[in-house]
Amino acid sequence: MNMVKAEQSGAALNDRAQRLLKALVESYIGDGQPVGSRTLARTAGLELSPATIRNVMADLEDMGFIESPHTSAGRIPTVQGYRLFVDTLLKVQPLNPGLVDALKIGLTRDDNPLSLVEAATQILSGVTSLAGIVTVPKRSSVSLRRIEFLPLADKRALAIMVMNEQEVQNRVIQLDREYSASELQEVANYLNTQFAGKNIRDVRAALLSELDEARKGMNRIMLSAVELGEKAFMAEESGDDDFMVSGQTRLMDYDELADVASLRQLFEAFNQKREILHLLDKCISAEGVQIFIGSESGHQILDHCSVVTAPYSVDDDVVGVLGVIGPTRIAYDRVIPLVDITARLLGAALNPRN
Amino acid sequence: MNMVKAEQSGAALNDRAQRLLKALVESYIGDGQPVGSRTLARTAGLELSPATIRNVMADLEDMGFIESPHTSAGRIPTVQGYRLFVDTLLKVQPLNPGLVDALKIGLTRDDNPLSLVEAATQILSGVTSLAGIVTVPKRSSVSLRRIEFLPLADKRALAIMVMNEQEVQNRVIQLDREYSASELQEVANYLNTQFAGKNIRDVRAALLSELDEARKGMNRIMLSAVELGEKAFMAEESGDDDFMVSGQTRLMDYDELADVASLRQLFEAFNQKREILHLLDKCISAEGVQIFIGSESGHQILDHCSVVTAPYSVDDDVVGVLGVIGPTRIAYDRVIPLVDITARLLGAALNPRN
DNA sequence: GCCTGGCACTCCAGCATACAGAGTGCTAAA
DNA sequence: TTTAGCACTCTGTATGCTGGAGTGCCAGGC
Repeated sequence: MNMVKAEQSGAALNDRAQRLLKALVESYIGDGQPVGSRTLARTAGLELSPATIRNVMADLEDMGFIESPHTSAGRIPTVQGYRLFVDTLLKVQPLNPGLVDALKIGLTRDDNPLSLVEAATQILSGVTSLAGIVTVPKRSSVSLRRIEFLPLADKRALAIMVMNEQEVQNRVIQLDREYSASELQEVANYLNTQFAGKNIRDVRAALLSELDEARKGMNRIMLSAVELGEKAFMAEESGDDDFMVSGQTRLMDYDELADVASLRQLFEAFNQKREILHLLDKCISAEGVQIFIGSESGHQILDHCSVVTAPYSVDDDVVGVLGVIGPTRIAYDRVIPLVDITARLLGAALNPRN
Repeated sequence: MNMVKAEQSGAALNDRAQRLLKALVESYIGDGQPVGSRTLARTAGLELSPATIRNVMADLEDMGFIESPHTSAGRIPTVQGYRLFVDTLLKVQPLNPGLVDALKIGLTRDDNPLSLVEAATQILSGVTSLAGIVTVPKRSSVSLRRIEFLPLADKRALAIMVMNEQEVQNRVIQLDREYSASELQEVANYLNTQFAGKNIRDVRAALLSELDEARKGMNRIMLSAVELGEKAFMAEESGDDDFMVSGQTRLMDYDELADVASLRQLFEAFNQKREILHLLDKCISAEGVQIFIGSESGHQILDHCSVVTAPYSVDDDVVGVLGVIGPTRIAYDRVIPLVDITARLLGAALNPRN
């Protein structure tokens, strides 16, 4: 039984077995019912009797590509079966041009990146009837455009930083003493003339290295500037990763997931975000569409789910990941190109220069 | 049957019947099981036989306070039964002082109102094992502290407005022509000297009335200022109402709600927000804790749920609503004071002057 | 050597039946 | 007015039965 490993058998699979596996997976994806030899004989397009097909199916089961839920219930694909299917048997469907146009309209340039991200999740979820998921874009090359300080009560100040053309960040910082409005103005002026237009990572590095120097000889304004700047930019780098989901409730339509126990797990995973983020993080470095089938994700919560993702980029910089989550029996042939094109369109829509 | 109306019978209920109803509701709230005459005889503390209790229960059923799911299944409270219970039979539990301290720690002043709101939802959900819900606070008296403009490409500019001490709003506005940085600076200066510290509603009104005048005689800067200001503040007033939810998944623990169909409805209601917002909006004008039991909410989706809310205020201005959503069998005696105190503490924590 | 028809076998889903447990309503007696 | 008793109803569970679907295997045919 365990002598026949799935790996070696990939090559050993003859054409007929492959076609049968393909037909079986497609049938199961279509209606979610285990597939028996007779239906397969009818639908596979091979002129074979059910008995012959049973023999082949027994082989496929030995090789670990399919399994039966119980003795007389037909077969369903295993993770390895799906894997072989998407890797070598699947022909992705050409995208419906009308759909592409609709997507373009749904994802046109918008001043607010977050509303674009939300639109993307809703599109993904709506078109696929799965849950759509998009990470909020990392500001890849964050450059400082301008910084301002406003004095607050209790030795605090509000730092307002404009980044990357039109993003605004603000943060309350705790000061070591009271600063007057004009002092803060001077500090801001110094930082703006010194660092405007620079990448924020460089700014921070420069500030850190100047801190020692400043302690010795610099004038008061510059010392304050270095200190306040450091405080303002602190934690600015550590991206506050997050993602958005749409259409979780659609997952309730799939019988495989529709028991309260697994739904609860799944929805808690969406709420806690940690595990999902971890998985998406792994996808950000990959190129193109990536697919995790069932346990492949490595997260127990997603054992009965598949995830299809693609990174999206602005100006060749990967800034986030989007995709869908559903049961393992996803219509991969339609979903893969859709996730792909959505990633491209979202990247394009996020690009500040049109 | 419909001769005996629940309203008139409220008075007609003798002490014994009230005590029995109270015991029945408490028992049902405790374990969610329909309550039979024998368990009631044991727990109610009245020295009565089950047979007598059956007679009383029959009366209560006629009056519409309880009902049985089927012939031999004990009784459960109706909406009217719960209503009588919370209105006249219930003694709210004094809050555990240790709990109050814990709440205070969880809701201490924070620079970010949203993180306070999130903390509040989590506290509500965690302590009650229900779903916690908090609307994001309306900025009740929004006063402009400062406004700045930054030129962008394509005849656009970024308006940055600091409101209410430390809130920052920003918005991209479309200009009718290119403005230089110094022009924008002048415009901002004009607006700042003119309107800093003023309530935003007044600012907008002033801008609108000046618009006509400006068209005629004013200098170019002032005209630009009026126009840009108008654009920046547009839609600033129309509150983008929203709310946060925590612990939705806890609702899956209650058998009454734990079928996929109602869960789906409920979660979709949370996602679409519209209906829930509408309900919460109604609570904002009420004073103190408000309770909707089952169909009382008027939203079909919440037919099997109860909602307990309380508005919260900053400086005597009601700025939002918080509460919990759960099955009808909520432990009202614990939940009501908890919602109440949480509303007070959140209001206090949101108050900018400590 | 591969394909196929046939057959025995297994398992599930659905259905009827039986039965114990819980609870009620009613009646008659205290 | 309260209570004990009793017949009745309904649910949930267990049991057994049956038809349907599907398999595995074997023997015969090409």
